[in-house]
Amino acid sequence: MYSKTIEDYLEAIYNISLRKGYARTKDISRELEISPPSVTEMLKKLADNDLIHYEKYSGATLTDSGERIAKSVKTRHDTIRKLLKIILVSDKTAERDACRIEHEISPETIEQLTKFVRFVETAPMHPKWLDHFREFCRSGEYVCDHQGMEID
Amino acid sequence: MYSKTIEDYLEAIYNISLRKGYARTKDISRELEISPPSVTEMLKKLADNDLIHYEKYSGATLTDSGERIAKSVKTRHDTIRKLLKIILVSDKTAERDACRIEHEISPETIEQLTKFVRFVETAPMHPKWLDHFREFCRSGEYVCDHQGMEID
DNA sequence: TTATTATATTAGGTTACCCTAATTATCAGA
DNA sequence: TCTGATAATTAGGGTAACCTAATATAATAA
Repeated sequence: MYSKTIEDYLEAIYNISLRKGYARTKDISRELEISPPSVTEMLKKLADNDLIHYEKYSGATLTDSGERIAKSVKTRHDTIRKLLKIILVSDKTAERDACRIEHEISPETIEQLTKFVRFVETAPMHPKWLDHFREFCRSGEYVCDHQGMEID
Repeated sequence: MYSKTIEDYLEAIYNISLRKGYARTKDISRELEISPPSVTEMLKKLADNDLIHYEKYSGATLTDSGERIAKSVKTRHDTIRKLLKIILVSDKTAERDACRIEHEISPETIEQLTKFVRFVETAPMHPKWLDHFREFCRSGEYVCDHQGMEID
């Protein structure tokens, strides 16, 4: 298991590479808000672990195994962000919290989270309970459209 | 903002104190699986920050401000654990992941999480969609009990 | 009371991050 | 081609955790 710091670097390199093909020290430095010397240091470490291809002064690209990890982190990130959106967390906070939670979550939880997000997103009809939850957040009370106080 | 390590120590001292009134080095050491010397070191630091009352060789109790923080961490912990249970994560994993996620979550997210857990737990009737989700997890398909494919 | 055992602390070190300041390399325009 | 600007690296430190081994204190039982 790699550290969350390493996961962050791999994810950053992945995102930057999607835009421009490879990641320079400065790009990573900007993305992670970490000083260039610290980035250089970590690039050496990542290269030692065969997670990136790295030549001094030439930037970095992910190896297959680096990319595999980066994608897995990104998937976790997106899944968590979607869950937070479902429970009506703002875009900005959902993004920020996803960045942190993505490193702390077990495979089992990610699996259930994935199912739950899919359950909501791909439902054949818009789920009523989401509207009920929205109303519950607004008013603090349950919406009861059936006589028997049924919540569905 | 205190480090997650500090939050963990405070939470442990809180839990142990609930059981026996105060927390000894060894209790904390056992609970957090950290060596006694490391615990001693941290107890000094917590005392310096007025988070605990601490006398050498006599164990520790939380100050008011330490207890306030411990309770807030514990609340976050419980809320996260409940959410994970709702999406059908096993007891063991829910507990384990809650321990880690509790340090990574913003006030806004905790607020929405709290509302969501309350929404589910205090619903006037058992929410049907939970059963639908359970079925969706089992079979990978949507339960459609109305003709129009309605998911509620 | 004293000896033994259990517990706690001190001393000294390690690791994984991060930083600033100084140096070196690359590149684009004169 | 040279030179100045930008980017990257090396050198040298710092901090917050953790650890083991050695020492000191407290508690218990003879």
